[in-house]
Amino acid sequence: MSQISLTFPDGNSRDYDAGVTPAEVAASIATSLAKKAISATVNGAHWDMQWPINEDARIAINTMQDDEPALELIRHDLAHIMARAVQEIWPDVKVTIGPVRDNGWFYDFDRQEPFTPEDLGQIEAKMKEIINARDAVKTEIWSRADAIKYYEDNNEPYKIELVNRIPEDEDLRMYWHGDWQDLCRGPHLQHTGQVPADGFKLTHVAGAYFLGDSSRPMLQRIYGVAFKNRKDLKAWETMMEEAAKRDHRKLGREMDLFHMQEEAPGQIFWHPNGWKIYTTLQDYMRRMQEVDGYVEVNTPQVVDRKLWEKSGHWDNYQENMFIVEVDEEHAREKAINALKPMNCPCHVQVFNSGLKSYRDLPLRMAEFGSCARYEPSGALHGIMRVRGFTQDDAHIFCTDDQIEAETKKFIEFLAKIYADLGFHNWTIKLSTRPEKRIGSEESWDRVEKALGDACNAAGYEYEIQEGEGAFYGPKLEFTLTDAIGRQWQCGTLQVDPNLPERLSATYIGADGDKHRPVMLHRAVLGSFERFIGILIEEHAGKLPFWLAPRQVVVASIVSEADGYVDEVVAALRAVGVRAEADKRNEKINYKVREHSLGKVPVILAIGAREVEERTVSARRLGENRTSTISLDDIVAQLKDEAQAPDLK
RNA sequence: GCUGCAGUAGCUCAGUGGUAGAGCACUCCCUUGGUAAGGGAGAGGUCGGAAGUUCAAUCCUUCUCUGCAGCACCA
Repeated sequence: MSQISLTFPDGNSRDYDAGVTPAEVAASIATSLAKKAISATVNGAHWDMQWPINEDARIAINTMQDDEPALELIRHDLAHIMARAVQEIWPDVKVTIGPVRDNGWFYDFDRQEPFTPEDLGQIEAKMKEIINARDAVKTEIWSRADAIKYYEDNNEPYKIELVNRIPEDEDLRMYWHGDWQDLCRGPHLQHTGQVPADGFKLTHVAGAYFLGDSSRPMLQRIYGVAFKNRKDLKAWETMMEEAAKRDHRKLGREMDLFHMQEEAPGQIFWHPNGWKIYTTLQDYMRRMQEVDGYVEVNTPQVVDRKLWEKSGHWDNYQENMFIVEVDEEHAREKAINALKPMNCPCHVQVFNSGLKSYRDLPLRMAEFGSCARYEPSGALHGIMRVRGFTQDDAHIFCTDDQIEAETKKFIEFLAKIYADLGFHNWTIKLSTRPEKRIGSEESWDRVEKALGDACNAAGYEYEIQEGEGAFYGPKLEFTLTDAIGRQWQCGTLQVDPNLPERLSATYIGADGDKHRPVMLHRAVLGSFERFIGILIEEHAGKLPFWLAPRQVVVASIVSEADGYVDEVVAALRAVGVRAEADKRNEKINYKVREHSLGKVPVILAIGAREVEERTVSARRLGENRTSTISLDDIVAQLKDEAQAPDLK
């Protein structure tokens, strides 16, 4: 038998017979290591303790101390253990797939009865039994025919389908956890007892389609989370509670920002507080765009289907459009209109109105465009995914040669805005040509390069998303990460030569002939509604002073102070600070509590002493201390703080 | 849109086949209190909507609307 040489992390090498397994290697080092080993890393690949090694390699034996392999194995083995538990309790349930995901795993089952929360408890108990049984994990490579025969005998139709989907040149690997069998790539732990029995939890059940195919019947997916120990599980639970506290739907109610009701699903009733955030943000964006050379337009909401037919939306986007039938007074047939789902076709109409010269380009046309899209009911989510929203939309009409410079300019514009709004952690993705596309290869080459070069010129790295571009052109996506690590795609820039073509947009070139402009669709915030939702969650409701809908509450401690309270409020309002008086017959404790819960950034308490000295006792949200400041000073200070970042 | 779960006072929730209850919020009264809930009283709901079963429905059945979680969707 031939020999191979294995090199350990400390640099030492040893020779073994070819086909040696990591289990044997570990045993050759120390019995204790063989016992606590969970897997190996062989030439960078995650390797099962039972898989043979046939050539010289670098090898490291992993234990529970190695976080990455440990968590992957724990979660992956739990997926199998859960499926085994389910089939032990309900033998008729069919198994499908169960991958590791996020902080845990899921497994999809085909079962007539829905799983109930009580079922989850029962499954969890059974899983703990399996873990305590410390059943060995075994693996073998099987032939296709044997595997299919096996699954036919065991009546597991989904597994047969999965076997048939595995490429011919790939090994079919079968795993056993005790007597329970599953088709699986591996690797796995050495035995079920290596899973920490107190570090996991089944979280919820939800429907999911087999292999994501919505034309097929829905399966039941059970989700679980798992960690190395009880402490980490608790930490995860605490984090989830924190995230729930930031939920913009909850904070929106508590801060009286907006509400939604069933007569207008997916649309927002903005209350005064919420609308103040909205208009403050919009005013800021309007100033920024003017400085950056945009012109602002406004276009119709309800537009005849003829335009949507020309733009292509009628054929490609109709199911997402609100269609409106209108009885024309003097016409027998009904006119059919649609609420605009996008602003671009209307902007081309503005562009087309009057001859444009090459001297007009690039023409940056912005609109805070109210759009309506009939989003599927299941997609709606608070103010983040709605049916009526307003984009900070703009279309840059330009020549091919201007694409790169305009893109660079836009990235710098967007970076400034994200920084002003407190987001410093964001990335760019470049989506390239998809399989179904129009336009020549040369033009795709050119435009993809222009976008990439623009990113570099602006000083930003980007990640490529192969084949994710629109059918007419590539795009950049700007994704920001919030305070608790969630990612949001907000900004976008898409190159579109198609719509100008369809809607016959032209300009007169230097040569006196007509030419076709290119359109860059671009947005920074995406939609005001969604972005405000992100802002609320990012700040847990404690918005920066300039964006806070209620900035200052001036609260009396005794009623003798009421007159001076009004004076303080008036002085603040006179310099543009949003201030209100609280002269209610309540104790200062009560008022402080209420306004703190209402996320008011500054509370100014006024008692007899402050009246006497013409001062205020200031308290900042989140701080327990107070400070006494003269009226003039606090007015000057808050006036400055209330300025939007671009005006400071 | 699909699967599952849910809908009772402004909010958070309890509850029963015989036309409903708590805490907070609200209104009024007492209290003028120094930085996260002072005390008392009162008002407030055709129990998401429609139909059905029943002597009787908030409760059981069906349909429907809306929300929540996930899937699918996201030019």
